[in-house]
Amino acid sequence: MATTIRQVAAEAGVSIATASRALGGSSAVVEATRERVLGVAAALNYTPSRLGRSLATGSTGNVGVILPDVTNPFYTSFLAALESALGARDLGILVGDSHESLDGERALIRRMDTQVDALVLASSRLPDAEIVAASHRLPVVLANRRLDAAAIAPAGLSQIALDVGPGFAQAAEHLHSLGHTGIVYVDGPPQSWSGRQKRDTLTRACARLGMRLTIAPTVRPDFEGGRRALEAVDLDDTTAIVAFNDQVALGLLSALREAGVEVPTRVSIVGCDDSLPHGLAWPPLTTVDSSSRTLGELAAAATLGEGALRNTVPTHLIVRDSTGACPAASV
Amino acid sequence: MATTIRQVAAEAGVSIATASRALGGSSAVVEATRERVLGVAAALNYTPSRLGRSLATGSTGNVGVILPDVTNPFYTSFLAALESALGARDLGILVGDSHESLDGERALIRRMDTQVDALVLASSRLPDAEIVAASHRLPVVLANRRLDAAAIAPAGLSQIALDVGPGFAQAAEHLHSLGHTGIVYVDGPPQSWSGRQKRDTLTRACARLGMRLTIAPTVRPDFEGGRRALEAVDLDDTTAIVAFNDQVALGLLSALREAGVEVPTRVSIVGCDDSLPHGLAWPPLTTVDSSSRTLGELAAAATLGEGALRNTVPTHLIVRDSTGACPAASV
DNA sequence: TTGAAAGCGCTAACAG
DNA sequence: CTGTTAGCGCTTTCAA
Repeated sequence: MATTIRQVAAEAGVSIATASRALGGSSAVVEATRERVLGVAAALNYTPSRLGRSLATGSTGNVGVILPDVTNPFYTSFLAALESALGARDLGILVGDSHESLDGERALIRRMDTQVDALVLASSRLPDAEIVAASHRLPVVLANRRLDAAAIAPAGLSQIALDVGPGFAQAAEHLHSLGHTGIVYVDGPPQSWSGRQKRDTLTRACARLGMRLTIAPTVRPDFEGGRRALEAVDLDDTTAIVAFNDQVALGLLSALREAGVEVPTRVSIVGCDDSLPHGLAWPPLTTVDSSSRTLGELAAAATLGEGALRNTVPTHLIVRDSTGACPAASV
Repeated sequence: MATTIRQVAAEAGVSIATASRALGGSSAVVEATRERVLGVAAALNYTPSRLGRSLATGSTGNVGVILPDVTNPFYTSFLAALESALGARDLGILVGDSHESLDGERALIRRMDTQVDALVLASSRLPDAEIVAASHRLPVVLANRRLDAAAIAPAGLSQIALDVGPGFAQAAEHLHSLGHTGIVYVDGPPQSWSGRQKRDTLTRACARLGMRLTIAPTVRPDFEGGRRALEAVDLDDTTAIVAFNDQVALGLLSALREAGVEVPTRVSIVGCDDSLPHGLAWPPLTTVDSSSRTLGELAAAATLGEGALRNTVPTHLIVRDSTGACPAASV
């Protein structure tokens, strides 16, 4: 058994309360006593039990973070940013992987909500009502998702989202200016909030520019999903592809290479996230920068009650080498 | 405030003890009572407080996992495997990122050790003595690291490691058979246990095969580190490079491409981990497969007290297209 | 089969 | 400045 505050108090010849105060750095303890207690604590190698403290104070020092996929670099750097910011405040992170599943997410929330001070939900699949319900029990930070505008956001709910509008509009304009007349958008999961934002933005932009837009589905928004997605694309009729995220774009890139289709000569590709180290992909990927690190930092701020309850990370297009002139146009 | 068992008991007209038994599924409760309690609990939307339970039972239902870098795919898939296995048992994961730092690791352990049932340390930088000390306080699973053979392993300590021997020996043999007469090994962090294993294996293999071995350092074992590492490599005198891991290999690949050095025509590259989706790198990377997923699964088993206390994941070379005949040999 | 009561380790009024 | 006393929410003897 580990040392308890009781033993420290006994050994130091003070009451438990005084020991607690000395350890907690309360000013209401005379110097000599404090030193004695601290000395004994050190000698006994005492570490306060977070459990006991949590129960007594009603705050655990942990926050729960639920992600759709711990393996996806987008969430991974989101998590890294979050954990840096929270860790600096000595807050711990209870992490859960919902495996892109609604029920998984529910189970994780149930498991976490009595042992954390706040909940961070990344790209949540939960219906608005359930999110609101959760936010009545404890502070909830919604990352990469937003409630329907109509819903009244409860006080305990923060919403940090990416504004994919500018980035995806720029992507369409960029391709348009290169002479492309149509875009294939390889989508994310159907229930994905951010997927809908991207789809809608492209739809509007294409309408404005007079471009054709085709939507192709993915099973999962990852590398393998991207490879598979190409099967549903009519390559004879496609010169430009925009992907839900960089992972999917890489998968497309890989499948295209195997099919002997040159990028960007034959087909242009645009990714999203800029989650990859620069230079990892070949050719370097034109992508919509939507920093998940920034998302993580803002989510951390919201968790700490320091940032705005509602915040937006802007995006923009980064042009690299995976996009080029439309081959048809150059004929 | 959330509903407590007290309210459930009151509402159901039973004592707290009975309510607890009914909810806990004890057989010593008559059917009618159980149903009433369960009904009330559901109606009141009761969720037992994990904190209260933990304090009473002495077990938290959480395990702490400390990684050097949540962003590194090697640890990311390790974590994913671990969380799947533990999550299936309704165990939560408290995750910490030590940022490859010894002090960071110490701080995380201190923060976690009073609120978890077990600690999983991945690629720990801690001295043997501290690991042993920790394992006296709670079960510790050492992943991708092993104590010095001389040390007596305490009962509460499991050690799951990769046996990089076969894989790295095969890598050297493979390069030798392709006509290469020397290898540059781009190393991981100096304190890394697994780095030493790799270095030692290569040293022995090269001695046996009569090959030259040069060791080049990295600052951090990631993509950027790999790019930087190339600066220290004398390209005029190098035909084969073995990297500490796939991230570093990708960085090297990227820097080589920028330098206009063709792979594998001019230089062959071998990675380690096979942590990347197949086809992500171009050319596809010859790599030492050392599945971090398997590592995670074994670590989970050890955590659950089901696997062996000491276990080994074998490795082997996967030959793809980033290695080829030595250019000098073909002259 | 059920209830009363004693903690788990800690903090926080409230007295002194 | 320090000690006494209640709890935080739950499980678990021990009696009834």
